[in-house]
Amino acid sequence: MIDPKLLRQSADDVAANLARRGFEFDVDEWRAHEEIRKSAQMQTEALRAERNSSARKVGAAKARGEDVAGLLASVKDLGDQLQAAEEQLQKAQFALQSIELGLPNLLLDDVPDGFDESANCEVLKWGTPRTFEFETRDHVDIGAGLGLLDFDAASRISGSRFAVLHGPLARLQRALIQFMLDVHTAEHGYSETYVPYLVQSQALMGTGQLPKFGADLFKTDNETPFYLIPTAEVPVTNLLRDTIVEADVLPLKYVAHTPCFRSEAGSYGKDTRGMIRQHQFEKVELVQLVAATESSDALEALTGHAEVILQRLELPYRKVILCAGDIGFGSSKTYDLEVWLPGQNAYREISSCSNYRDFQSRRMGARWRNPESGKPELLHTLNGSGVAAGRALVAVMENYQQADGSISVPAALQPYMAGQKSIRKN
RNA sequence: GGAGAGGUGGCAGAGUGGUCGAAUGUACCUGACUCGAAAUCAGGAGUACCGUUACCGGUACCGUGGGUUCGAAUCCCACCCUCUCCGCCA
Repeated sequence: MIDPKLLRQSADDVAANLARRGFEFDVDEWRAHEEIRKSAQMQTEALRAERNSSARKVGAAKARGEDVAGLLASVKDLGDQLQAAEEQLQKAQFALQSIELGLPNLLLDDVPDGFDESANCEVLKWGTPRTFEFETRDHVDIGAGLGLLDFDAASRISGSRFAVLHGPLARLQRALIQFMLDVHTAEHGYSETYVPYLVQSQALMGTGQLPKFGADLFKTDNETPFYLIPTAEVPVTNLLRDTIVEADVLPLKYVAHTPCFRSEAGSYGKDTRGMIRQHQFEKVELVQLVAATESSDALEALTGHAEVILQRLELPYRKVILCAGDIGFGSSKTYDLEVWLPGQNAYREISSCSNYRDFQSRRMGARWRNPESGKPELLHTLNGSGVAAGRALVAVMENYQQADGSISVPAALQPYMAGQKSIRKN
């Protein structure tokens, strides 16, 4: 959510910033609701003050044993007036809230202009894609050739966009997850966290998936429904919901491995082959909660932590900064890491690292107490994949494939595979 | 799933219709005493919003949402959560 004070002060500047994303903020409509809200609030509070003081007078008079009939008559209409004012206020607040919850975050100045991914700016290229002296295959063929990756069975069980892994391939994914968790906890100072995979709507409201993007989520049919988390960002960031922490606990750095569930509504026909885009995938997520002054540096550091994983796995990647039209709803600035996939002859997203600044923390009331002012201030929240395990598995399979159909195990993962150096048929 | 108890400020814990945003204790901050600290004494201190912005005034918040009332932490209804016992289960 954008700071309502900033909105009142300079709605036009906000609209100009959001327009860079291609988002149209109807300032006049918002302003009309805001004016009604303001007058309704002042009126409501004045009427309440009147009610409160007259109620006190009635009480005092009764305590003295005086007749209160006159007093009661004088406040006869107050209730109706108050009720009308409250209803008007409530309506205006609801209208404002639904507008404000639908506004994306303000972009930082260094986010490049552009409408889609073609305008994203490459800031770094790491590693050199390997040259193969044989015809490369994609992970689907490699996995099928080894008999370790089965989409047919998955579709019999659950339909499309699911995968079944067997044996050493399943273990390789587990090895990737373990490796990532170990690096982030031991070397990057993150605290390992286990969190619920089912959350309620207010958590998703806090991180910004709701109210706008409910169609992307799986939802249970309980009376108060649960949602399956689309990313660990949701439960982990919400750890700080409605709390005020002391300065000495900052920065808070969490790492969590969770499965992620996405309905992928509207992505029909996109990435239908293989396990690039699944309803269920594994991800190791990095989340930081920091003081406002620290978030810019924290984004660079967090992105670097994800990069280390790709570097240790010796997977070529590039780092891009997302342009105004491609960046996510709640982010003020995002770096994507794209890993080289020989099977697609392309770089594909494997991590997305974003600085949400106070956008999420305002929605969920995540604050810290600034010792300088003694006052609670909103935290800045950041998160990034460190990295997506399913796609990392694809990247390892394709980059480490051998002419005989086997897969070499990256050196960094061998300790997690009981020293196994290669995955081959039988 | 069944039975019972309970949700009040950082914590503990009073408060069953009228200056209760809320006693008291404790933790916290400031000052006094002290060489310093402890102890003691005095004072301060919740969160958010609105108006004024020197000071200050107002509103809301006692699990959540409704209701009754001139007036609700207190009464009524629904829901949520926690704890104990039983059942079931990993």
